[in-house]
Parts: sequence; structure tokens; C-alpha cells
Amino acid sequence: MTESVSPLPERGPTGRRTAKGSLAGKSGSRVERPAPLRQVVYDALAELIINRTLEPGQHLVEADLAEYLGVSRQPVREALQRLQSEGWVDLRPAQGAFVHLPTDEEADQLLGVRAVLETHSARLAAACATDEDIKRLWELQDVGMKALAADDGERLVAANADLHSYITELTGNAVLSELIGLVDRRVRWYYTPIARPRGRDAWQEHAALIEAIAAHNVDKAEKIMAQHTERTRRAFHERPGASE
Amino acid sequence: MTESVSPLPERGPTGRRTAKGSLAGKSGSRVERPAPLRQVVYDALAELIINRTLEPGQHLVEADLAEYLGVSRQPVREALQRLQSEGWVDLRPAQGAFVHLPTDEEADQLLGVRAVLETHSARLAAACATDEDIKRLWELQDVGMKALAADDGERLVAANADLHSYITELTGNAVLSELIGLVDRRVRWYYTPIARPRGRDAWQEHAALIEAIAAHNVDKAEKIMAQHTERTRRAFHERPGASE
DNA sequence: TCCCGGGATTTTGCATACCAAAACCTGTAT
DNA sequence: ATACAGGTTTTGGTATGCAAAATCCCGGGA
Repeated sequence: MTESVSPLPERGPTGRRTAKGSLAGKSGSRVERPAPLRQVVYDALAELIINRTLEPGQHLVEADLAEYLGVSRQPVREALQRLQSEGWVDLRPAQGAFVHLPTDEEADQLLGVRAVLETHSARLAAACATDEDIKRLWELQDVGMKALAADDGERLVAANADLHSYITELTGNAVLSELIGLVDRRVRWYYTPIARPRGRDAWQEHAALIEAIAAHNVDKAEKIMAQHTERTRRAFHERPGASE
Repeated sequence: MTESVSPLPERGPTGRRTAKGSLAGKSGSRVERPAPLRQVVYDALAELIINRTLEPGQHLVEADLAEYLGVSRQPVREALQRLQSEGWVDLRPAQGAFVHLPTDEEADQLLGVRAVLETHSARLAAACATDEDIKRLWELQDVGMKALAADDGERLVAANADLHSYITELTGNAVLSELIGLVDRRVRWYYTPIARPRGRDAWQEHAALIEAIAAHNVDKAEKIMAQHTERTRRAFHERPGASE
């Protein structure tokens, strides 16, 4: 099989040509592409973990998951590996996947990093938001206020995520967006229990933040976001049931 | 096969018990564990990408890589997916993996995020560094100065990475470390061409940074790191061959 | 009773083989 | 040139087999 170390078959200097037609950058609606199975499995498992069907610490057996989801082991393995790289499961060599056990310390670290990234994000957003962006922000704010009035915890968390994520996208920094996306999704796992008590204050702070962004006041936006995320962090530590 | 949707076989409330013997936390030297093949493949491919054996934009065919590395397609697929999640390759659905084409814009975004994270990291490090940590920092600084004197570009980049990474670890924030690790490894890809000209100044700034950390002057450490990373960013834009 | 040890069992990690669908390439007819 | 048709390549997924490692279980000895 390995008679000689073949020198990586050449396929032309740049591989297949990058298709760069006259429509480059049009960002038109792509042809609908069926989601890869590994992605479906990833979403399904993430959902099961978030809603606690799969409990922290539980051992996830590839074959069981595969049977449960009606797929083969391969997409399950691939999904598990991605779940590991994003902190949802721990993959112990030769032992398999275990649902990650969140600790208070880790939550604090996550909230700390989130604070830094979101703060920087707010500054950038304030610098480059258009009138249309501001309009959209107020719409998202409205959704949140309605969820607050309805006392709907789940919708509250979702609305909060949407608002923060939109601000993140405003920065135009894809790397930053992606990173915050990763961190925020994990934060949300810990965040749910304090979403309701924190709600009233949080959404008032959101309003002030949007005003600062609308005014393109970068320093103020940065400061408000720093306070906002720091208070969320504090709220987490003072939640009922916090250790110490 | 899928006669009935089996309800995820129960394996006890918390899965397998966590083996917590009397040696917990000893951090003794683990039994040598042969690296998983997917990890070896990951490292090999990352190396090939970094040293430009695999050129940006090149199409990576699973079967070819597998044969070249003498393994089956499975570990190659898994490695490619991790490489994607860390930004080294782009996985186009139904087309496969292509070595990521770095753009100046992306490099700038990466350097921006890095600046934010490293700056925060410096502040935390200054707050909690021990005398032993300081000693180690000066050792790492020394390694860098020697590489500088020897005009060894590769060692210079490595030393720079080591120093920054050690500061990161000082924070005691594992989440932060991991994130910076991801960003820094990608930055290094872009950074290599400017390592040499930037060297002299950079290592002088490092010295000032270590002094600030040693004095536990958090504000000063933060400020120096902010300047340091911002200057690196500027150096990148003013490098020979930069587009505009 | 509790600890210890060895064999049976389970599970991972990887290899191999196979296949459908999608994307690509090519040559021909327009 | 452009468009189309057919052949080829490559992915994404399935199924299966197997060695090594980890776990579990059970029975014997202190």
C-alpha cells in the first residue's frame, strides 16, 4: 500500500479555478442546499444538551445516538467532535464523549471573555451603524420588551441573543462575530436561570446602549456595554443557588 | 432498523462514575497515550498549510491526502473538519476542502480581535503573576532576544508565540487562553513576513510589559499591551507588498 | 465485610468496501 | 463562442469488521 511516498498528486497550481463570474459579490439567494447530515446531527445533539435531555456528565455512546437519530456512526462522530471544539462535550480518548459539566468558575471565565468581546463590539458598532441598522435595533428591542411583558423566559433569552448578535454583525468584523457567537451560545446555557430576574434592568440598559450607538458615541456605547455585561456577570454570581 | 424510535437507552443518571481516587489532582505524569490518528493528521496538514506546501486555494482531495499520509479517509475527514472550524481550510458542501485564502481584511480583523484579547489578558496577568511567573517571563524574553541577535526568523516567531502564550496562561482563565490560542495561531500565519523588521521594537516593548506585570501595575500592563498589539497591526499594514 | 484481580463485555478508533448524488470536465453540435 | 449531453471524479453517507483500550462483573482472599 505504501510502496513509495507519493508526492501528493499535483492538481494544477491553484487547484480548481475559483469561479469568479460577473455575479461575484451579488450575495443573491443561493440554491437551496440540503443540510449535511452531520450538521443536522450537530443541531439535534446541541438541542438535546441545552434542554437537558442529555444531562451534564452523561456518557454519549456513538452507536446509541446513531440508532436514536436513525443515522450511521460517522455523522455522529463528526458532530461530536465539533461539539467538543465548541465546549458542549468532552471527548476523552478511547472513552468517548461526555456531556460537559459546567462549573461556576468556567461560567465566570466565559462571562469575562464575553464582556471584553461585546464591549469592543459595541464600540465598533457605534462607529459604523447606519440609520437602517438603528431602526432594526429598535425593532429587536421591541421584541425583547414584549417578551418581558409576557414574562416568557425562553423568548427573553432568544431576544437577548438576537439583539447582541445583531450588534455584533454591525461591526463588520466577521472574526469577531464568529468568536462572540461561540462564546455567547455557551453563556446562554448558564444564563437561562437568571434571565427573568435580570430582565427588567437588562432591557433598560439595552435601550441606553442603542441610543448611544444611534448617536455614534463610541465611548459611551463602550462604557454602557461594559457595565451591562459586568452586571450580568454579577447577577450570575448573586443568583439563588450560587455556591458562596 | 428503525422499527420504533427507541428513547435513548438509559445508562444511569450520570453515566459512568467519574473515577475520583485518592490521587485526584496530583497531576502526575500520565501514562503515555498514543496520539489519536486524527490529531496526527491534523498536525501534519496544519504544518503543510503553514509552510505553504499546500497553497492557499488548493483543492484538498480526501483520497489523495489519505494515500499520501498512509491512512484511511476517515481520520482525514475528521482532521479537515477541525481545520475548517479553526479557519485553515474552507469546506464547500459537496465539493470538499480548499486551503483557506487569507485576505488582508481578514488579517486585520484577526489582529483587531487579538489586540482586544491580549490586552485584557495582560491586565489579568499583571494582577495575579507570582515571582516565579516573572522569572519565567524573563527567561522567555531572553530566548527571544537571542533569536533576535541570531536573526533567526522562525525562532523569533516561536519565541514571540511562547511569550504571549505564557502571559495568557498566567491569567488563569482557561477560556481566554483557548480563544487567544486559536486567534494567535492564525495570526502567526500572516505575521511571519513582518516578524523580522518588527522584531527589535517588539522585544523592547515586551521588556516594558514584563516590568509592568512584575510591578502588578494592571493599568500600565494593559496600556503597553494595547500599544504593542496595535503597533503590530500597523506594521502589518505597512509591510512591503501590502495592498495600499 | 471489603478489597483485589482476572476474564467477559462494551466502546472507541480506524480500515475497507460500496453507493447515490452532486459537481466537474470534455467533446460535440449549434 | 454557447449550450448541451455524457462520462468522470469527488463527496457524503452506509455498512461491516476488527484490534486495542476501558469498563464491568464476579468470585476469592484478607
